[in-house]
Amino acid sequence: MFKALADPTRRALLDELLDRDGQTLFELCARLAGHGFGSTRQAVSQHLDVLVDAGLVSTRRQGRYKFHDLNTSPLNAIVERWLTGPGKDQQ
Amino acid sequence: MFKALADPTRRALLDELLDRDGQTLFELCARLAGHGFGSTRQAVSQHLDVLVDAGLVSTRRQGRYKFHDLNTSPLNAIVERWLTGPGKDQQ
DNA sequence: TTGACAGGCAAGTAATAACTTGCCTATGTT
DNA sequence: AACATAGGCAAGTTATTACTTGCCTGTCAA
Repeated sequence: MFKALADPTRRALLDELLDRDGQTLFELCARLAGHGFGSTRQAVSQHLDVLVDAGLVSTRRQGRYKFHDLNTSPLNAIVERWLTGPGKDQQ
Repeated sequence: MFKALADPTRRALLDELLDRDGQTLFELCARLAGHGFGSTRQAVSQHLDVLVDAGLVSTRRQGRYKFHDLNTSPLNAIVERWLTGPGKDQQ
């Protein structure tokens, strides 16, 4: 999951999905391009695979469309490990 | 900063510093080795450099020792970006 | 049923990151 | 002064990651 966050294009993808869930690969490509992260469809597809493997994005197929949704819950592991974990004051 | 978190050895270093601040390079090497992250001193030193560049670790020199301290505040950027940011319910 | 659109697969290349190696400097001890 | 300890520098190698290229499959509309 940490490796998934290491790439700026993938972080931009999370930003786009935070803005609007349920986007397709082509929509995300277009929006990345509009935000200065020009990448080919294949590159974006591979980035999405990494995000799915990390549990940060989930997908649902519908006809010929595949919609992508953001799932931020794995990020809580970061908070619990170093921000609110043992040895730290709970908020 | 995200790239700094991408490596397991660096995450282990953060864990060690969370457990006890103010450790030297050699202490950290010994403790990593004890936790199954055997790395040479040079490798650990380079990892610490990355963590310092990311703002996650600060250092202070004292004689021939260089102490390392954890600084988790950059991690709040993750929380604010995807967990409590705009478009998300503030807790 | 043909064609356009959405997406997938896989091999190859390019770029980056992690690690090693060998030697160097500074501080403190005996 | 001599030596051990703590750390630094930099070039080279290996390993990993990101990206490209070319072609393939599935869905839907005319």
